[in-house]
Amino acid sequence: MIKHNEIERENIMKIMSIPEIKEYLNNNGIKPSLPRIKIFEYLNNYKSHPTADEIYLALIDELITLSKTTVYNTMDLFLKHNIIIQILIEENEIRYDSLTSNHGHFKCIKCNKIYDFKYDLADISIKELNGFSLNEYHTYIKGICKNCSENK
Amino acid sequence: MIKHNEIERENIMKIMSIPEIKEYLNNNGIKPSLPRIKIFEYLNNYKSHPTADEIYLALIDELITLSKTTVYNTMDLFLKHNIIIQILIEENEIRYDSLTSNHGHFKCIKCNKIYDFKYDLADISIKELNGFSLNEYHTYIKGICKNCSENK
DNA sequence: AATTATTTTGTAATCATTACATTTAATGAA
DNA sequence: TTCATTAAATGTAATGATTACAAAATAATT
Repeated sequence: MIKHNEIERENIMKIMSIPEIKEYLNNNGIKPSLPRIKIFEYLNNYKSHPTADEIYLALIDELITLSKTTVYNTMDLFLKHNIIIQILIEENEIRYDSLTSNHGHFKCIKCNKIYDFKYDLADISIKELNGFSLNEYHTYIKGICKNCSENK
Repeated sequence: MIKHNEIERENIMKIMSIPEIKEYLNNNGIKPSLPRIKIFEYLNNYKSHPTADEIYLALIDELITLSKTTVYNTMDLFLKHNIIIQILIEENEIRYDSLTSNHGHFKCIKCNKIYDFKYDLADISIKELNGFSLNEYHTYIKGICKNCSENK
């Protein structure tokens, strides 16, 4: 069962300019301070599914007073306003993604890159879950990506 | 694409007696010491998808010299011999499952119970992953279970 | 400008997991 | 059985990501 193209397109989070990010944060009830804008920009435009620590390290050269607590606080704020999701793939680390529509993640065990992919679990009828109400779907797959396979 | 009943049945991990557990550990290259048998018994027969800490607390009254390190060591051993899997649903905790065949988990946000369910992601063709080799599938769903829905 | 509320920051605490060294138990040869 | 060797279990300390908390800086409001 394929979704409407319109709906799909809406849910693909594209690269955003600074003014677009400001507007996006405002529209979601978040005052767009400099750290918030930069953190969201990093998260959304690099699409690397970073940890809080990776975000901190990526931004500290530019925002030289940034603290790790601010990164964590900001992630909590973004989560509360539903503009990011947490993803769990490895124990001991939380990663973040600005693409909030339902999708899965593939992690390459060679290059460690995390890829997004679309899927719809609703396509599978799960008889054990009849009568259950399903809120959040999370799926990840581990393996070797095309790039790493081809480069032997 | 439904699997053979034979294969499915094989993959459903049933309640096991102590002698069966001993044999199972032996067959998988693990010397069946008392802590190992008891830990596996708890994991397999209660099917509660416990954390290491929960296993420790469940067994300490009976195995009064048990240490938490032993639980962790044993989980690592079981993992290395592929008789358990790790499951990640909440940040900050690793849970374990003695059912190693591909299946998903449903966590009820009311009663916190974790249910197993069968599914096969191979039923969905994921075009983004063409050319990728897929090794491990992990899926969890959060929501409200039938029991909690019915009891208002 | 003064006051108040919000945001950011640094330090310390928490807590699950791991590292490591020691003790205990099991195994096997003499 | 005893001694020597290996494996298993244990306790304590270290690690590292995340959170708590209080203070400092910034922004908004009167």
